[in-house]
Amino acid sequence: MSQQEPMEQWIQELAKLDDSDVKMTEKQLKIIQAAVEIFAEKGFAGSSTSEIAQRAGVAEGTIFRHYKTKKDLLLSIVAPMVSKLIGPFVWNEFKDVLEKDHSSLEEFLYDMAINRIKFTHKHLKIIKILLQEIPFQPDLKDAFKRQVGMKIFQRLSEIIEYFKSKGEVIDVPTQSVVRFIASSFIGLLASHFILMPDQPWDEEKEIRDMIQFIMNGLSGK
Amino acid sequence: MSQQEPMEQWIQELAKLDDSDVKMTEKQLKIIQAAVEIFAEKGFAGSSTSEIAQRAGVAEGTIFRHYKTKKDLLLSIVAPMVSKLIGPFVWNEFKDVLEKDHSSLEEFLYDMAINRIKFTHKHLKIIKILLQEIPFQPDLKDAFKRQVGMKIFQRLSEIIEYFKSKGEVIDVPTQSVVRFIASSFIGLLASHFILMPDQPWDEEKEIRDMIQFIMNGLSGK
Amino acid sequence: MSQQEPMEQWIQELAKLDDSDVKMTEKQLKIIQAAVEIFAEKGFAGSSTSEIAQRAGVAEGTIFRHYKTKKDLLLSIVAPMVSKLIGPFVWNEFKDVLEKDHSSLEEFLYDMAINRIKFTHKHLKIIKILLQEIPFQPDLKDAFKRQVGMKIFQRLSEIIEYFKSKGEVIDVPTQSVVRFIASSFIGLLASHFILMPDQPWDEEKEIRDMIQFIMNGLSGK
Amino acid sequence: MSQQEPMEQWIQELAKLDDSDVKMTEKQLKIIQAAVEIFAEKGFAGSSTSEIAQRAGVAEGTIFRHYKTKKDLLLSIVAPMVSKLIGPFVWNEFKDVLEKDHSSLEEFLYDMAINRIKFTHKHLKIIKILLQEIPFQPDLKDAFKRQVGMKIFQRLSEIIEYFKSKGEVIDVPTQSVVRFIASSFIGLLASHFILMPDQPWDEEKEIRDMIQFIMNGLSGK
DNA sequence: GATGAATGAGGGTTCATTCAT
DNA sequence: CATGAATGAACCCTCATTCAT
Repeated sequence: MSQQEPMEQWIQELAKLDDSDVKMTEKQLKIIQAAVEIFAEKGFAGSSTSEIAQRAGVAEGTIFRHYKTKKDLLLSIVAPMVSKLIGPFVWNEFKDVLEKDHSSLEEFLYDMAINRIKFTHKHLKIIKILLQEIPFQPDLKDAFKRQVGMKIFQRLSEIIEYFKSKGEVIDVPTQSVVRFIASSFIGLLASHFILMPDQPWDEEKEIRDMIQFIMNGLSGK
Repeated sequence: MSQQEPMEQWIQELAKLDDSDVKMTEKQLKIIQAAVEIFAEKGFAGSSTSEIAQRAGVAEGTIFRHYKTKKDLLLSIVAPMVSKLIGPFVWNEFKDVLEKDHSSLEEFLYDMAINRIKFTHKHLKIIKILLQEIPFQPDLKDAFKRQVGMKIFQRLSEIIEYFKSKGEVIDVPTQSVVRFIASSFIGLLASHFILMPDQPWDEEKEIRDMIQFIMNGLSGK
Repeated sequence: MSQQEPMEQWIQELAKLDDSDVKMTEKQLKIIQAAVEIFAEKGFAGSSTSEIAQRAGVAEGTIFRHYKTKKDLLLSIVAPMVSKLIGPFVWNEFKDVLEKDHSSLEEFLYDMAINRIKFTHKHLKIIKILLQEIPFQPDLKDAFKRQVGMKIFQRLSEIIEYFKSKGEVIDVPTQSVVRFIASSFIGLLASHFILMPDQPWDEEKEIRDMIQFIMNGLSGK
Repeated sequence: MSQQEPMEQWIQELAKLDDSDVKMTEKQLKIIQAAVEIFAEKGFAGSSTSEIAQRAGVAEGTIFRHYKTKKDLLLSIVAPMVSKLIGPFVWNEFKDVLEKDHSSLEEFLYDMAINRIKFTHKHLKIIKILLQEIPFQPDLKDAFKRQVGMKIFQRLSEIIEYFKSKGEVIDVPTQSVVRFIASSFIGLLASHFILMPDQPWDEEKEIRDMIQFIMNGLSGK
């Protein structure tokens, strides 16, 4: 519930990411809102276009005027999110970091955590939908692997290897290190947004603890 | 596909876990096999009983003679798995470990990893189905939280706190420590079984690396 | 409920009315009992053979060993009742009555009422089933018309005309007079057995009142 | 068959009796027509929606766009009839009659007969359906008892008691008198519309004879 | 004779999609 | 552009009936 208010913002952003730079009509916006909620509640296959139309307050036919099929509607919601998941990893050149001292890795991880938490908070429902549907939509899976998996992996790899070359990261395959970091991040997000969404938490401290754990884990001292 | 061969084994085990110790008929076994495959492929809501019947080589009505509803079929597959997920956490009394030296934690984590990897390998499809359906089946979610979440959390908590009291684990909330460990494990499993199922890996080494990462991360030196 | 006890009696009578003079097995008897109850509760089309089997405590297949089809089962219950409905109309020679004095008509009506009330009480459920199914089973309808409608009509007609010839019944078409009488009888039965089955009633008095009404109505004084 | 022509009239009336005063679409009308015919032919449980759709010349899905369930379709046909069955009993104040002379009872019965015969003629099929389904649909049974049974009974009771107080009706329980009258009426209707629908009859004379029978029967002279 | 697993046609109902208005 | 009635394939499920045991 509390995550809903900022929805209109990014929906409008969605419109801009689409191939069309036409702005969404009000009805279209309501359709997307309704679809997001219902897909998140019941899953794609478990949702009916008629229920979406009803919650959106439009006629059943209206949905199909804007989206050729039900799957089109799903993709229009979920596809723009794929590319945005990489978020801070493609931030303005990270080269600087590589030049800086050891504390910068912590800083980078911290910024990344803050950023991805905000992002998750804002787009929680869509992320849920995306994760639910990836196993069943090969095109989504491919797009995800290519645009998210590979990109993040490469970016992190560069960084890790830089620090490994400086002897500050233990001699463990880079791929594993990436996994350690990613797992920790995802674990944090999943824990607070999905497993225990109602339990309050000290974001700042949790991030710091996690980063300490990661840094210790990697330093190998 | 490659995970199919051992299926008959555990299906027969399923039968024994049921309240009835009656053995399954051959058709029933085929229905379960087909259902597991199709649910894993398309998700529960995306699967049709007629397709299951077809792949099982039985009449559609036959399914409903054994399982009152489609959801019943799902639960008969997925419910027995819930309790088995806790696996080694309820192993024969862990008290011993608590008495032993530091290396025992590593040992425990190692055994746990080996065991859960084997378990995941054996039951991969059903675990996928379970994870996919938990968000949409409140009863599953509850059973999962109660039987898996709580149990594992409590078990790990005891162990963590023991080592914390010995000063061998950094002063971070136990809940977070549990999460670090769980995330690392799940990350390993997801990585090799789901994200890159076809890529060969050195199980032994990966586990050792992960445990080293965790131990370093927690020791805080 | 209270009408159930005498059921076994007439079921055994059913057996004797059948073309086969073989006696029913115990299972067959239970099947009939269960079928009567369920047909009466839910109607023929609304009943399932599996429910009948269950209530009878036999296997589904057992029903079809004794009755080729579900409709056969219905007819085996309902057909023998058809002929018995004419009851006292084929009593041992009524000729006597025709010779006797006017009071005999009353006497005849009284005996008839008593008899049909007992009969209805005993066979209520089956009569309900019969009436429910007559509109949908042409063979039943024909049998009913031929064996019940015509016979009763002819019998009553003779009697009526005898009394008309004596000037004791108003000059109204015999067919109408028959209808007056039949309607009154059926109204009494329906009222007490179907519309208000739980309300106690003074059978004796109700019959007397009804007969008085009929006699007055027909005498035309 | 021969009663079909006036159907469209009252179907349109049905629409007006509904909570919505929206007019029916042409397809909806055809669905109702087909349903009435098939329900009357085979009974509710014995009819299939696919056959109804076929006879109505619409797709099966179309039925469910207008009526949520098959039972809904039944009720939409049969429910409006329930209240209309009481017909002339709620005619504009009957008090006048009570003031008038003895002949008024005859007049009332005559008007009632004429009116109910027309009504039955017009709605025969639906009345059949209603009577067939009342035993199996508790809600229908309740509505019928409350809206029809009680109302008619009370109305007739008042009238009967008035004439009893004037000494013009024999001293028999009012309830019985009501039953005599109702039985005679229903007998007449059943006889001509159901038992012998093809036999021509002199409506006027039959009614007069019946009323004479009733009046004689009640006067007790 | 009795069983009950198996059948497959058919049941009522839902649903994504179309199209005349 | 929006509507919502109409579609018909597909859905889950029930059922009368069969037949190997």
